Amino acid sequence: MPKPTADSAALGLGVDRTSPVPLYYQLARQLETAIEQGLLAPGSLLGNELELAARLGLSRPTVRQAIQSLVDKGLMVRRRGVGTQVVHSRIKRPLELSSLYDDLEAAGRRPATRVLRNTVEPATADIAAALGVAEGSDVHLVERLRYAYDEPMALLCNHLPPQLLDLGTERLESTGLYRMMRSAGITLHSARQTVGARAATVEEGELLDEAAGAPLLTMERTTFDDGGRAVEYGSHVYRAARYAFEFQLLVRP
Amino acid sequence: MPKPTADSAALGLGVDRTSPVPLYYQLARQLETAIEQGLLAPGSLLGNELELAARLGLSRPTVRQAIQSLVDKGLMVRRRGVGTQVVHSRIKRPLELSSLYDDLEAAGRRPATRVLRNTVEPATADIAAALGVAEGSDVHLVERLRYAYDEPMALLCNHLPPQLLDLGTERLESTGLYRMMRSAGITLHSARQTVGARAATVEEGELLDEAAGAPLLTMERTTFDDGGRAVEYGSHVYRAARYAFEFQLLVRP
DNA sequence: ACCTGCGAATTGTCAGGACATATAGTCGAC
DNA sequence: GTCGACTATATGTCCTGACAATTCGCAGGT
Repeated sequence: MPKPTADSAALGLGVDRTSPVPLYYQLARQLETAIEQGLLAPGSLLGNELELAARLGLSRPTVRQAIQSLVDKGLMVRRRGVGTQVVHSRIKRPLELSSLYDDLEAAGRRPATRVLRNTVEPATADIAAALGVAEGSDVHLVERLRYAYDEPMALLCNHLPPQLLDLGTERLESTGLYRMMRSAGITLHSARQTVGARAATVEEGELLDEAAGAPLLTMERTTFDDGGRAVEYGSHVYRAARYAFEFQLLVRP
Repeated sequence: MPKPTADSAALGLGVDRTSPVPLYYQLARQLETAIEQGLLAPGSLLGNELELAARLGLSRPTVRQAIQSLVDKGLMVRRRGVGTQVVHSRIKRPLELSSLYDDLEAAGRRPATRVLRNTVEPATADIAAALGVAEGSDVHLVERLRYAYDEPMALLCNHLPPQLLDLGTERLESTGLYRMMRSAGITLHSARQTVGARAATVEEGELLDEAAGAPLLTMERTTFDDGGRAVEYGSHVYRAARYAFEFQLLVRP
């Protein structure tokens, strides 16, 4: 028995029909935690769908929907005629579209922000194209210096469509841009990023406490909400010695 | 009527039941091309699911499955009580997990490869951890210099588990690593990447035709197949002036 | 003019069944 | 002993039907 079938009875699986949480979602969460806790060993086969549905008192489509969500996350693999098994290594989920502020705060690195500029300016051609507004129309411009542990970390230049947010300088210095968007009811959906590197200019070196010519990590990002509208275009530079991007790429067939 | 309902009859929608291609997939592709060609205007409402199913002679679950795949790609948004509409701006699909060789060839930049090393060595601790093998066990080591337009572009150092591929030096110089994997029946699934920057060492500068201290873009990547096994660990450096990473991040709720 | 409650429209969830198809193991013929 | 065909098994696809939850427009009252 090289690939044992998991004993689903021992996994504490079971749904609560009085809960407003969808049944497929309850099951998916339970399976996911079972995988994370090692109760479902990598490579082990999940019992077949019909049997699993019968034991839980669910229909097969519901069970399939739960399993499919885990397959989409890369936690499981289905093979016709064989069954569904847990992948061998832990594939972490794709990183959430995150803000630098949240990342730093989650790492306990005491983020701080100094606002260098906070104005409204006419959009240049490339910025208008990125945000999907008319060239020359007013856009917000925010330039910030981000610190961690009281040391400069990154220089952030962001452009936003007009009348999207109330960009008070005090709030900008106490929280992150994405958090302000979320609390304004904007649901972020995706972002297109370009990451590169270049040498620091003299001005950048002074602001970031680096020598001119020091390697910097650059990132340009356009962020879209769930309606597909661009809500932000950012042009950031990071001190290479203190920051790197970590993320996951998925193959989409 | 600020949000017109699309006239699906004019979109040439219709499925071929004699085809072995799944019906939901046929429909999804047709909708996707209609969006790309502008026949389905951004913001326009797709007719309701029941009516669409009736017109196409399909059941509602099949139509839902087709639409859901487009929603997952970020091309459409569903709202209960409202309908399904095309997102406002074109959100391009997340970039496929790609190899540098394929990228360069697709851009017509005449990629070439010089193999610097191609040996088997015992795994160090960090490489063993990345590949999920025992420390000290044999792993393949491949070091290559990648050219575009006869100019050096990147220095690629890759480690692979043993007996995964036949790594002939001649094949390595004529194609890319991922292409060799795919033709060996390996289905790539995802990759975890870390992207940063640093200054070039003297050796790197000589190989890449840059001065020592020039900014380089660095990338470390572990790639997994669909069974969750690590199939490659790469440590690459790119000339910053000639290369940048472009990719898309999705919010996963 | 504004607020409130009702109802129509639409997607979200779930059930149960039917048949198709790929996989792996077994059994038989050679 | 080896190779091929058959069969059991599991997922892939698709159908019909039903009810719940959410949104938005509209009528009515304040």
